[in-house]
Amino acid sequence: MTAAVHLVDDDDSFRKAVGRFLRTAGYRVLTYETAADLLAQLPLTVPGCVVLDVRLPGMSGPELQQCLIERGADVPIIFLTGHADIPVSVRTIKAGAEDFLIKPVEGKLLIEAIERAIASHRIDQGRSGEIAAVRALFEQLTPREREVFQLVVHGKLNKQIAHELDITERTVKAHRQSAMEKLKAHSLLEMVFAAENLGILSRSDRHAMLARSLKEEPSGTNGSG
Amino acid sequence: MTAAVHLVDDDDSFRKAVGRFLRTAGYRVLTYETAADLLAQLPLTVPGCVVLDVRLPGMSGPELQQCLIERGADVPIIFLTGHADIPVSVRTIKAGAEDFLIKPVEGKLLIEAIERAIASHRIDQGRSGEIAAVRALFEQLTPREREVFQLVVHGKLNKQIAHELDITERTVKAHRQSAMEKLKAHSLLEMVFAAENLGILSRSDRHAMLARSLKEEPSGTNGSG
DNA sequence: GGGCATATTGTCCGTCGAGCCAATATGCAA
DNA sequence: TTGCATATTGGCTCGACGGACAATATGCCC
Repeated sequence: MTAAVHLVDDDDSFRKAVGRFLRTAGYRVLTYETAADLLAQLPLTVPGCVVLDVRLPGMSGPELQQCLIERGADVPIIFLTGHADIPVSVRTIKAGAEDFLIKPVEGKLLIEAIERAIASHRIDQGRSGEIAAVRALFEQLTPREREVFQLVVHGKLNKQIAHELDITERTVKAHRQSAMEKLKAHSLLEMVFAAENLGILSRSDRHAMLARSLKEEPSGTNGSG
Repeated sequence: MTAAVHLVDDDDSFRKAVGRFLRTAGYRVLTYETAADLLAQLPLTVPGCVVLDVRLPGMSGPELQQCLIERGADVPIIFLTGHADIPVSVRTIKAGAEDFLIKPVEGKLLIEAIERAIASHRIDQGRSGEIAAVRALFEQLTPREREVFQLVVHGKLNKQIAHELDITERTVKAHRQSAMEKLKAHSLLEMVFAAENLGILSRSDRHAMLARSLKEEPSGTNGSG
Protein backbone atom coordinates (compact mmCIF):
# COMPACT_ATOMS: atom_id res chain seq x y z
CA MET A 1 0.00 0.00 0.00
CA THR A 2 1.25 3.46 -0.83
CA ALA A 3 2.20 5.56 2.14
CA ALA A 4 0.94 9.12 2.23
CA VAL A 5 3.00 12.26 2.79
CA HIS A 6 1.14 15.32 4.00
CA LEU A 7 3.16 18.27 2.78
CA VAL A 8 2.52 21.62 4.41
CA ASP A 9 4.30 24.61 2.89
CA ASP A 10 3.18 28.02 1.75
CA ASP A 11 5.59 28.13 -1.17
CA ASP A 12 3.71 26.99 -4.28
CA SER A 13 6.73 26.13 -6.33
CA PHE A 14 8.27 24.24 -3.41
CA ARG A 15 5.12 22.19 -2.91
CA LYS A 16 5.03 21.35 -6.59
CA ALA A 17 8.68 20.43 -6.80
CA VAL A 18 8.81 18.34 -3.64
CA GLY A 19 5.40 16.86 -4.36
CA ARG A 20 6.53 15.73 -7.78
CA PHE A 21 9.75 14.34 -6.36
CA LEU A 22 7.96 12.33 -3.70
CA ARG A 23 5.32 11.04 -6.09
CA THR A 24 8.08 9.85 -8.37
CA ALA A 25 9.54 8.09 -5.36
CA GLY A 26 6.27 6.22 -4.99
CA TYR A 27 4.46 8.18 -2.29
CA ARG A 28 0.98 9.47 -2.28
CA VAL A 29 1.33 13.20 -1.63
CA LEU A 30 -1.28 15.53 -0.20
CA THR A 31 -0.36 19.21 -0.11
CA TYR A 32 -1.57 22.01 2.15
CA GLU A 33 -0.78 25.69 1.94
CA THR A 34 -1.44 26.45 5.61
CA ALA A 35 -1.64 24.68 8.95
CA ALA A 36 -5.36 25.33 8.99
CA ASP A 37 -5.75 23.49 5.70
CA LEU A 38 -4.29 20.38 7.25
CA LEU A 39 -6.28 20.72 10.47
CA ALA A 40 -9.42 20.90 8.39
CA GLN A 41 -8.68 17.43 7.06
CA LEU A 42 -8.42 15.79 10.49
CA PRO A 43 -8.57 13.04 11.27
CA LEU A 44 -6.02 11.95 8.70
CA THR A 45 -7.36 8.67 7.47
CA VAL A 46 -4.49 7.92 5.14
CA PRO A 47 -1.53 6.68 7.18
CA GLY A 48 1.83 8.27 6.68
CA CYS A 49 3.66 11.32 7.91
CA VAL A 50 3.60 15.10 7.80
CA VAL A 51 6.33 17.19 6.21
CA LEU A 52 6.04 20.62 7.69
CA ASP A 53 7.56 24.05 7.26
CA VAL A 54 8.27 26.10 10.36
CA ARG A 55 7.30 29.51 9.07
CA LEU A 56 3.77 29.49 7.74
CA PRO A 57 1.11 32.14 7.28
CA GLY A 58 -1.18 32.05 10.29
CA MET A 59 -0.41 29.12 12.54
CA SER A 60 3.28 28.22 12.56
CA GLY A 61 4.71 24.77 12.10
CA PRO A 62 5.51 24.18 15.78
CA GLU A 63 2.07 25.48 16.70
CA LEU A 64 0.53 22.99 14.32
CA GLN A 65 2.63 20.29 15.92
CA GLN A 66 1.27 21.17 19.36
CA CYS A 67 -2.21 21.23 17.93
CA LEU A 68 -1.83 17.77 16.48
CA ILE A 69 -0.44 16.45 19.74
CA GLU A 70 -3.30 17.91 21.73
CA ARG A 71 -5.82 16.39 19.37
CA GLY A 72 -4.20 13.02 19.76
CA ALA A 73 -3.34 12.80 16.07
CA ASP A 74 -0.14 10.90 16.61
CA VAL A 75 1.22 11.25 13.12
CA PRO A 76 5.00 11.58 12.81
CA ILE A 77 6.18 15.04 11.79
CA ILE A 78 9.24 15.93 9.77
CA PHE A 79 10.14 19.58 9.81
CA LEU A 80 11.59 20.90 6.58
CA THR A 81 12.40 24.54 6.61
CA GLY A 82 14.80 27.24 5.60
CA HIS A 83 14.00 29.61 8.41
CA ALA A 84 14.99 27.98 11.64
CA ASP A 85 17.26 28.28 14.60
CA ILE A 86 18.55 25.77 17.06
CA PRO A 87 16.07 26.47 19.88
CA VAL A 88 13.17 25.80 17.53
CA SER A 89 14.68 22.56 16.28
CA VAL A 90 15.38 21.43 19.83
CA ARG A 91 11.87 22.23 21.00
CA THR A 92 10.21 20.43 18.13
CA ILE A 93 12.38 17.35 18.42
CA LYS A 94 11.83 17.19 22.16
CA ALA A 95 8.13 17.54 21.46
CA GLY A 96 8.40 14.35 19.44
CA ALA A 97 9.09 15.45 15.90
CA GLU A 98 10.59 12.67 13.87
CA ASP A 99 13.24 14.85 12.22
CA PHE A 100 14.23 18.39 11.45
CA LEU A 101 15.67 19.03 7.99
CA ILE A 102 16.91 22.19 6.33
CA LYS A 103 16.12 23.53 2.91
CA PRO A 104 17.46 22.82 0.44
CA VAL A 105 17.31 19.19 1.45
CA GLU A 106 19.00 16.35 -0.31
CA GLY A 107 16.37 14.04 -1.79
CA LYS A 108 17.91 10.97 -0.29
CA LEU A 109 17.86 12.46 3.19
CA LEU A 110 14.21 13.39 2.88
CA ILE A 111 13.26 9.93 1.68
CA GLU A 112 15.14 8.31 4.53
CA ALA A 113 13.45 10.54 7.07
CA ILE A 114 10.05 9.76 5.57
CA GLU A 115 10.76 6.05 5.64
CA ARG A 116 11.73 6.21 9.31
CA ALA A 117 8.65 8.26 10.07
CA ILE A 118 6.31 5.91 8.27
CA ALA A 119 7.84 2.89 9.92
CA SER A 120 7.40 4.38 13.35
CA HIS A 121 3.87 5.41 12.49
CA ARG A 122 2.92 1.89 11.56
CA ILE A 123 4.13 0.71 14.93
CA ASP A 124 2.21 3.43 16.71
CA GLN A 125 -0.89 2.67 14.72
CA GLY A 126 -0.70 -0.97 15.64
CA ARG A 127 -0.25 -0.17 19.30
CA SER A 128 -2.93 2.48 19.47
CA GLY A 129 -5.33 0.21 17.65
CA GLU A 130 -4.74 -2.44 20.24
CA ILE A 131 -5.18 0.02 23.07
CA ALA A 132 -8.39 1.31 21.53
CA ALA A 133 -9.71 -2.21 21.30
CA VAL A 134 -8.99 -2.90 24.95
CA ARG A 135 -10.40 0.46 25.96
CA ALA A 136 -13.61 -0.27 24.11
CA LEU A 137 -13.98 -3.46 26.09
CA PHE A 138 -13.18 -1.65 29.32
CA GLU A 139 -15.93 0.89 28.64
CA GLN A 140 -18.44 -1.93 28.87
CA LEU A 141 -17.60 -2.62 32.49
CA THR A 142 -19.98 -1.39 35.15
CA PRO A 143 -18.56 0.95 37.81
CA ARG A 144 -18.43 -1.85 40.33
CA GLU A 145 -16.68 -4.18 37.94
CA ARG A 146 -14.05 -1.54 37.30
CA GLU A 147 -13.36 -1.19 40.99
CA VAL A 148 -12.89 -4.92 41.33
CA PHE A 149 -10.79 -5.05 38.18
CA GLN A 150 -8.45 -2.37 39.49
CA LEU A 151 -7.87 -4.23 42.72
CA VAL A 152 -7.49 -7.56 40.96
CA VAL A 153 -4.71 -6.37 38.67
CA HIS A 154 -2.93 -4.91 41.66
CA GLY A 155 -2.58 -8.40 43.02
CA LYS A 156 -5.27 -8.24 45.67
CA LEU A 157 -7.00 -11.47 46.62
CA ASN A 158 -10.76 -11.83 46.46
CA LYS A 159 -10.82 -11.82 50.25
CA GLN A 160 -9.00 -8.52 50.47
CA ILE A 161 -11.10 -6.94 47.76
CA ALA A 162 -14.21 -8.06 49.56
CA HIS A 163 -12.97 -6.43 52.73
CA GLU A 164 -12.02 -3.19 50.98
CA LEU A 165 -15.34 -2.84 49.21
CA ASP A 166 -17.23 -4.16 52.22
CA ILE A 167 -18.99 -6.91 50.31
CA THR A 168 -18.75 -10.68 50.42
CA GLU A 169 -16.10 -12.68 48.65
CA ARG A 170 -18.80 -14.24 46.55
CA THR A 171 -19.85 -10.89 45.15
CA VAL A 172 -16.26 -10.07 44.27
CA LYS A 173 -16.11 -13.33 42.36
CA ALA A 174 -19.21 -12.38 40.42
CA HIS A 175 -17.84 -8.99 39.39
CA ARG A 176 -14.46 -10.45 38.68
CA GLN A 177 -15.83 -13.11 36.38
CA SER A 178 -18.09 -10.64 34.67
CA ALA A 179 -15.16 -8.30 34.10
CA MET A 180 -13.06 -11.10 32.71
CA GLU A 181 -15.77 -12.06 30.27
CA LYS A 182 -16.28 -8.53 29.07
CA LEU A 183 -12.55 -7.97 28.68
CA LYS A 184 -12.23 -11.31 26.91
CA ALA A 185 -9.43 -12.23 29.26
CA HIS A 186 -8.86 -15.84 30.15
CA SER A 187 -6.37 -15.49 32.95
CA LEU A 188 -5.00 -13.10 35.52
CA LEU A 189 -2.05 -12.48 33.21
CA GLU A 190 -4.25 -11.22 30.42
CA MET A 191 -6.09 -9.01 32.87
CA VAL A 192 -2.80 -7.45 33.89
CA PHE A 193 -1.66 -6.93 30.31
CA ALA A 194 -4.96 -5.31 29.50
CA ALA A 195 -4.58 -3.08 32.54
CA GLU A 196 -1.13 -2.03 31.43
CA ASN A 197 -2.47 -1.10 28.03
CA LEU A 198 -5.15 0.91 29.75
CA GLY A 199 -2.62 2.77 31.85
CA ILE A 200 -4.22 1.48 35.01
CA LEU A 201 -1.01 -0.04 36.27
CA SER A 202 1.27 2.93 36.59
CA ARG A 203 4.99 2.76 36.97
CA SER A 204 4.67 3.72 40.61
CA ASP A 205 2.30 0.85 41.23
CA ARG A 206 4.81 -1.63 39.95
CA HIS A 207 7.52 0.20 41.83
CA ALA A 208 5.64 -0.24 45.06
CA MET A 209 5.03 -3.89 44.26
CA LEU A 210 8.69 -4.50 43.51
CA ALA A 211 9.81 -2.68 46.63
CA ARG A 212 7.52 -4.80 48.73
CA SER A 213 8.71 -8.06 47.30
CA LEU A 214 12.36 -7.08 47.50
CA LYS A 215 11.95 -6.43 51.17
CA GLU A 216 10.79 -10.04 51.43
CA GLU A 217 7.76 -9.18 53.45
CA PRO A 218 4.48 -10.96 52.92
CA SER A 219 3.01 -9.30 49.87
CA GLY A 220 -0.67 -9.79 50.42
CA THR A 221 -0.96 -7.40 53.32
CA ASN A 222 -2.46 -4.14 52.19
CA GLY A 223 -2.56 -1.46 54.79
CA SER A 224 -6.21 -0.63 54.39
CA GLY A 225 -7.28 -3.97 55.82
CA MET B 1 22.18 16.89 49.08
CA THR B 2 24.02 19.02 46.61
CA ALA B 3 23.67 17.93 43.01
CA ALA B 4 26.81 17.83 40.90
CA VAL B 5 27.35 19.45 37.53
CA HIS B 6 30.10 18.03 35.37
CA LEU B 7 31.24 20.87 33.15
CA VAL B 8 33.23 19.99 30.05
CA ASP B 9 34.66 22.93 28.08
CA ASP B 10 38.09 23.74 26.74
CA ASP B 11 37.74 27.46 27.41
CA ASP B 12 39.40 28.19 30.76
CA SER B 13 37.67 31.49 31.38
CA PHE B 14 34.31 30.00 30.44
CA ARG B 15 34.78 27.10 32.85
CA LYS B 16 35.72 29.51 35.61
CA ALA B 17 32.84 31.87 34.96
CA VAL B 18 30.15 29.23 34.60
CA GLY B 19 31.63 27.18 37.40
CA ARG B 20 31.49 30.15 39.75
CA PHE B 21 27.95 30.94 38.67
CA LEU B 22 26.72 27.40 39.26
CA ARG B 23 28.48 27.10 42.61
CA THR B 24 26.81 30.31 43.69
CA ALA B 25 23.54 28.73 42.65
CA GLY B 26 24.26 25.90 45.05
CA TYR B 27 25.66 23.18 42.82
CA ARG B 28 28.77 21.17 43.24
CA VAL B 29 30.76 21.74 40.05
CA LEU B 30 33.45 19.50 38.58
CA THR B 31 35.24 20.83 35.52
CA TYR B 32 36.98 19.01 32.69
CA GLU B 33 38.98 20.48 29.84
CA THR B 34 38.49 17.57 27.46
CA ALA B 35 36.17 14.65 26.89
CA ALA B 36 38.95 12.30 27.85
CA ASP B 37 39.26 14.01 31.22
CA LEU B 38 35.66 13.19 31.98
CA LEU B 39 35.91 9.64 30.65
CA ALA B 40 38.86 9.09 32.97
CA GLN B 41 36.58 9.79 35.93
CA LEU B 42 34.00 7.14 35.02
CA PRO B 43 31.95 5.90 36.60
CA LEU B 44 30.60 9.20 37.87
CA THR B 45 29.75 8.45 41.46
CA VAL B 46 28.33 11.87 42.22
CA PRO B 47 24.84 12.09 40.76
CA GLY B 48 23.92 15.03 38.59
CA CYS B 49 24.32 16.00 34.99
CA VAL B 50 26.90 16.87 32.36
CA VAL B 51 27.16 20.27 30.71
CA LEU B 52 29.04 19.74 27.50
CA ASP B 53 30.51 21.81 24.71
CA VAL B 54 30.22 20.50 21.14
CA ARG B 55 33.59 21.51 19.83
CA LEU B 56 36.36 20.15 21.99
CA PRO B 57 40.00 19.30 21.41
CA GLY B 58 40.23 15.61 20.61
CA MET B 59 36.93 13.86 21.15
CA SER B 60 33.96 16.07 20.32
CA GLY B 61 30.91 16.61 22.50
CA PRO B 62 28.58 14.37 20.48
CA GLU B 63 31.29 11.72 20.37
CA LEU B 64 31.55 11.85 24.13
CA GLN B 65 27.79 11.53 24.31
CA GLN B 66 27.90 8.34 22.25
CA CYS B 67 30.73 7.08 24.38
CA LEU B 68 28.76 7.63 27.56
CA ILE B 69 25.74 5.93 26.09
CA GLU B 70 27.76 2.91 25.02
CA ARG B 71 29.27 2.61 28.46
CA GLY B 72 25.84 2.67 30.02
CA ALA B 73 26.58 5.84 31.98
CA ASP B 74 23.06 7.16 31.78
CA VAL B 75 23.80 10.65 32.99
CA PRO B 76 21.73 13.42 31.45
CA ILE B 77 23.65 15.69 29.09
CA ILE B 78 23.07 19.36 28.43
CA PHE B 79 24.91 20.73 25.43
CA LEU B 80 26.10 24.27 25.77
CA THR B 81 27.99 25.59 22.81
CA GLY B 82 28.64 28.48 20.53
CA HIS B 83 29.65 26.45 17.51
CA ALA B 84 26.68 24.43 16.43
CA ASP B 85 24.28 23.90 13.62
CA ILE B 86 20.81 22.44 13.50
CA PRO B 87 21.77 18.94 12.34
CA VAL B 88 24.08 18.54 15.31
CA SER B 89 21.47 19.75 17.76
CA VAL B 90 18.87 17.41 16.24
CA ARG B 91 21.18 14.42 16.38
CA THR B 92 22.17 14.98 19.97
CA ILE B 93 18.62 15.54 21.16
CA LYS B 94 17.42 12.46 19.32
CA ALA B 95 20.28 10.59 20.95
CA GLY B 96 18.79 11.52 24.27
CA ALA B 97 20.46 14.77 25.27
CA GLU B 98 18.45 16.61 27.86
CA ASP B 99 18.85 20.00 26.21
CA PHE B 100 20.87 22.00 23.72
CA LEU B 101 21.70 25.56 24.69
CA ILE B 102 23.65 28.25 22.91
CA LYS B 103 26.39 30.49 24.23
CA PRO B 104 26.01 32.96 25.63
CA VAL B 105 23.30 31.37 27.72
CA GLU B 106 21.01 33.15 30.09
CA GLY B 107 21.74 31.97 33.62
CA LYS B 108 18.13 31.24 34.37
CA LEU B 109 17.82 29.03 31.31
CA LEU B 110 20.88 27.04 32.26
CA ILE B 111 19.67 26.53 35.80
CA GLU B 112 16.27 25.37 34.57
CA ALA B 113 17.86 22.91 32.18
CA ILE B 114 20.10 21.57 34.94
CA GLU B 115 17.14 21.17 37.27
CA ARG B 116 15.23 19.22 34.66
CA ALA B 117 18.25 17.06 33.97
CA ILE B 118 18.89 16.30 37.61
CA ALA B 119 15.25 15.50 38.23
CA SER B 120 15.19 13.04 35.34
CA HIS B 121 18.45 11.56 36.53
CA ARG B 122 17.09 10.85 39.96
CA ILE B 123 14.20 8.98 38.40
CA ASP B 124 16.53 6.98 36.20
CA GLN B 125 18.76 6.20 39.14
CA GLY B 126 15.84 4.94 41.15
CA ARG B 127 14.64 2.77 38.33
CA SER B 128 18.02 1.37 37.42
CA GLY B 129 18.71 0.60 41.06
CA GLU B 130 15.52 -1.38 41.21
CA ILE B 131 16.35 -3.19 38.01
CA ALA B 132 19.81 -3.98 39.28
CA ALA B 133 18.34 -5.45 42.43
CA VAL B 134 16.00 -7.71 40.49
CA ARG B 135 18.76 -8.65 38.09
CA ALA B 136 20.99 -9.67 40.95
CA LEU B 137 18.29 -12.02 42.17
CA PHE B 138 17.77 -13.34 38.67
CA GLU B 139 21.46 -14.18 38.38
CA GLN B 140 21.03 -16.66 41.20
CA LEU B 141 18.63 -18.78 39.19
CA THR B 142 19.91 -21.99 37.66
CA PRO B 143 19.56 -22.40 33.88
CA ARG B 144 16.62 -24.70 34.29
CA GLU B 145 14.88 -22.34 36.68
CA ARG B 146 15.27 -19.54 34.18
CA GLU B 147 13.66 -21.59 31.46
CA VAL B 148 10.69 -22.33 33.67
CA PHE B 149 10.52 -18.71 34.82
CA GLN B 150 10.39 -17.47 31.24
CA LEU B 151 7.50 -19.75 30.38
CA VAL B 152 5.69 -18.99 33.62
CA VAL B 153 5.65 -15.24 33.08
CA HIS B 154 4.40 -15.81 29.56
CA GLY B 155 1.27 -17.28 31.06
CA LYS B 156 2.01 -20.91 30.39
CA LEU B 157 0.53 -23.46 32.76
CA ASN B 158 2.67 -25.98 34.59
CA LYS B 159 1.24 -28.69 32.36
CA GLN B 160 2.28 -26.90 29.19
CA ILE B 161 5.70 -26.07 30.54
CA ALA B 162 6.17 -29.70 31.49
CA HIS B 163 5.28 -30.73 27.96
CA GLU B 164 7.58 -28.16 26.37
CA LEU B 165 10.56 -29.09 28.48
CA ASP B 166 9.66 -32.77 28.35
CA ILE B 167 9.61 -33.22 32.11
CA THR B 168 6.85 -33.94 34.61
CA GLU B 169 4.55 -31.33 36.01
CA ARG B 170 5.98 -31.99 39.44
CA THR B 171 9.45 -31.01 38.30
CA VAL B 172 8.13 -27.79 36.85
CA LYS B 173 6.56 -27.04 40.20
CA ALA B 174 9.87 -27.60 41.92
CA HIS B 175 11.75 -25.21 39.63
CA ARG B 176 8.93 -22.73 39.75
CA GLN B 177 8.87 -22.63 43.51
CA SER B 178 12.63 -22.43 43.69
CA ALA B 179 12.62 -19.54 41.24
CA MET B 180 9.94 -17.75 43.22
CA GLU B 181 11.93 -18.08 46.42
CA LYS B 182 15.12 -16.80 44.86
CA LEU B 183 13.34 -13.88 43.22
CA LYS B 184 11.56 -13.16 46.50
CA ALA B 185 8.29 -13.13 44.65
CA HIS B 186 5.15 -14.19 46.44
CA SER B 187 2.73 -14.41 43.57
CA LEU B 188 2.50 -14.75 39.83
CA LEU B 189 1.96 -11.01 39.63
CA GLU B 190 5.27 -10.25 41.26
CA MET B 191 6.98 -12.72 38.95
CA VAL B 192 5.57 -10.85 35.98
CA PHE B 193 6.60 -7.46 37.31
CA ALA B 194 10.08 -8.75 37.92
CA ALA B 195 10.17 -10.13 34.39
CA GLU B 196 9.14 -6.78 33.00
CA ASN B 197 11.95 -5.09 34.88
CA LEU B 198 14.32 -7.68 33.49
CA GLY B 199 13.16 -7.00 29.94
CA ILE B 200 12.07 -10.61 29.61
CA LEU B 201 8.54 -9.66 28.65
CA SER B 202 8.99 -7.68 25.49
CA ARG B 203 6.38 -5.49 23.91
CA SER B 204 5.81 -8.05 21.20
CA ASP B 205 5.13 -10.73 23.79
CA ARG B 206 2.39 -8.68 25.34
CA HIS B 207 1.17 -7.76 21.88
CA ALA B 208 0.80 -11.43 21.01
CA MET B 209 -0.96 -12.07 24.29
CA LEU B 210 -3.39 -9.22 23.73
CA ALA B 211 -4.07 -10.25 20.18
CA ARG B 212 -4.87 -13.75 21.32
CA SER B 213 -7.27 -12.65 24.00
CA LEU B 214 -8.98 -10.11 21.77
CA LYS B 215 -9.71 -12.84 19.28
CA GLU B 216 -11.52 -14.58 22.12
CA GLU B 217 -9.81 -17.85 21.51
CA PRO B 218 -8.72 -20.07 24.36
CA SER B 219 -5.55 -18.53 25.61
CA GLY B 220 -3.70 -21.48 26.97
CA THR B 221 -3.06 -23.19 23.66
CA ASN B 222 0.51 -22.74 22.64
CA GLY B 223 1.38 -24.03 19.24
CA SER B 224 4.35 -26.07 20.33
CA GLY B 225 2.23 -28.53 22.26
C1' DG C 1 34.97 -41.19 48.95
C1' DG C 2 32.33 -37.26 50.88
C1' DG C 3 30.03 -32.95 50.22
C1' DC C 4 27.50 -29.88 47.27
C1' DA C 5 24.73 -28.06 43.52
C1' DT C 6 21.55 -29.35 39.99
C1' DA C 7 17.83 -31.85 38.02
C1' DT C 8 14.52 -35.05 38.46
C1' DT C 9 10.10 -37.24 40.55
C1' DG C 10 6.66 -38.65 44.11
C1' DT C 11 2.39 -37.93 47.69
C1' DC C 12 -0.73 -35.26 50.54
C1' DC C 13 -3.19 -31.24 51.79
C1' DG C 14 -4.83 -26.53 51.76
C1' DT C 15 -5.98 -22.26 49.31
C1' DC C 16 -7.54 -19.78 45.50
C1' DG C 17 -9.98 -18.91 41.51
C1' DA C 18 -13.07 -20.63 37.35
C1' DG C 19 -17.42 -22.43 36.02
C1' DC C 20 -21.99 -23.68 36.76
C1' DC C 21 -26.37 -24.04 39.31
C1' DA C 22 -29.30 -20.76 41.74
C1' DA C 23 -31.95 -16.31 44.24
C1' DT C 24 -33.00 -11.35 45.87
C1' DA C 25 -33.09 -6.21 45.76
C1' DT C 26 -32.77 -1.70 43.53
C1' DG C 27 -33.47 1.66 40.01
C1' DC C 28 -34.57 3.08 35.39
C1' DA C 29 -37.18 2.95 31.11
C1' DA C 30 -40.76 1.41 27.92
C1' DT D 1 -46.52 -3.32 35.37
C1' DT D 2 -43.14 -5.52 32.87
C1' DG D 3 -38.52 -5.78 31.36
C1' DC D 4 -33.66 -4.82 31.82
C1' DA D 5 -29.32 -3.60 33.91
C1' DT D 6 -26.89 -3.54 38.16
C1' DA D 7 -25.48 -5.18 42.58
C1' DT D 8 -25.79 -8.47 45.84
C1' DT D 9 -25.37 -13.41 47.87
C1' DG D 10 -25.51 -18.63 48.24
C1' DG D 11 -23.76 -23.62 47.12
C1' DC D 12 -21.13 -26.99 44.52
C1' DT D 13 -17.23 -29.11 41.71
C1' DC D 14 -12.88 -28.83 39.49
C1' DG D 15 -8.35 -27.30 38.03
C1' DA D 16 -4.15 -24.91 39.25
C1' DC D 17 -0.93 -23.70 42.42
C1' DG D 18 1.78 -23.26 47.11
C1' DG D 19 3.81 -25.69 50.91
C1' DA D 20 5.66 -29.58 53.34
C1' DC D 21 6.90 -34.51 53.64
C1' DA D 22 9.89 -37.04 50.97
C1' DA D 23 13.70 -39.88 47.34
C1' DT D 24 17.03 -40.60 43.33
C1' DA D 25 20.54 -39.51 39.82
C1' DT D 26 24.29 -36.79 37.82
C1' DG D 27 28.36 -34.08 37.77
C1' DC D 28 31.92 -31.25 39.98
C1' DC D 29 35.21 -29.96 43.63
C1' DC D 30 38.00 -30.99 47.70
